[in-house]
Amino acid sequence: MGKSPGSDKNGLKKGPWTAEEDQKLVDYIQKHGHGRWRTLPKNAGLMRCGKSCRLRWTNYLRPDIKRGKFSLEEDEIIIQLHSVLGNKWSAIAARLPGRTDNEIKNYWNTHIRKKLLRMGIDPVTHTPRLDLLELSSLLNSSLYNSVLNPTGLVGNIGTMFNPNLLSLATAFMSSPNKNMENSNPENIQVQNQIGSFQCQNQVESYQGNQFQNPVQICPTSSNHFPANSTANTLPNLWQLDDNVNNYSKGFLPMQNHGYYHDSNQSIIASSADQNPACLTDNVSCLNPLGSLLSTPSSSSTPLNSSSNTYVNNNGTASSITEDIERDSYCSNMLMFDVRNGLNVNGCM
DNA sequence: AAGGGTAGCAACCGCCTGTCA
DNA sequence: ATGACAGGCGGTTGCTACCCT
Repeated sequence: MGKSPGSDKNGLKKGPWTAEEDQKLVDYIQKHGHGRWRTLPKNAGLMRCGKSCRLRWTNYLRPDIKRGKFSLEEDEIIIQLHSVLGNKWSAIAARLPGRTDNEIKNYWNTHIRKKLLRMGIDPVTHTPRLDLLELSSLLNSSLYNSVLNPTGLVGNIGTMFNPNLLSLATAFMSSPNKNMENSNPENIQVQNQIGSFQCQNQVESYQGNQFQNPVQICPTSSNHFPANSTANTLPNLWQLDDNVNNYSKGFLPMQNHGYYHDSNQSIIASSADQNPACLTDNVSCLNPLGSLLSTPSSSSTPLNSSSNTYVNNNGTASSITEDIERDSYCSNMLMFDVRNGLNVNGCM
């Protein structure tokens, strides 16, 4: 597996490791410890470069490596941490005992990323994809307005797709520097403009309309939200209404703040945002139930998936219900409802 | 049964950062 | 201040196994 076997110009072997090489490396490290990777292979009698040895050790031979399927709980933690840390695989791995950065990276790229995409979630920003949001808005708005005003469909499309908003949003989403920091005044300006346009847009669309737009995005969040950011940015954007202290059905992922609505009608902040120290100090601070993937079923069903796992004829562990469960995690994600009385920069 | 397509993942590559002389 | 070195990181590659037609 992996790279093709062979050797480089220095005569060092490349490609898959043999059991004999593994044994040599393990024996050496058990005797002498690791470190000094450049000289290690020579001392251990290996025709490998130090880098290759280090990788083999850290990703495969280390005794504390945990192999096998990722649990649902691990799934949740990975998604949650990724929403805060981005592609910092080593940082994520540091909070998943027994898992390596390489393993998590592979798992993300081959499983989670695809799953999120299937569900209409942008795996980079952890928000609903903009195009889907627009489509959803259009469909809902058109549906409502066609009931109230059967002839008003065309006009409504015109207001739904405010060209200024779309061009700004497009520029924002396609910016090579999407990982903008909130501290950048230029970015704040663009973000505020988007928010402003969006709010204006919705006021235009729904003035006098009893129906709420079921979709609302919060454009002020940045991709790589600083780890030391705290919840104090939240209330400015998504304030709890003093009189209506609950949310309508569904939840809305709010990128990188780690805040999500759950189905229990409360707003949930990730531990990382509640207490940034948690992120670096204690993985147990992460409350899986308070994550992106929280659903009624996940609340009532233990996340430990062992009960769902069976061994098939080939002796490999697999689980139908687990897969269904994993897929259903985000099945409500496209049911974005805005809570009654939600105050978004005072424009609702 | 055979062949093409693809998912999964171990291993490599190149760049970056920290340390030390 | 600077250059060399060691180690770490994220992204990419390419082989194998499995699936589908």
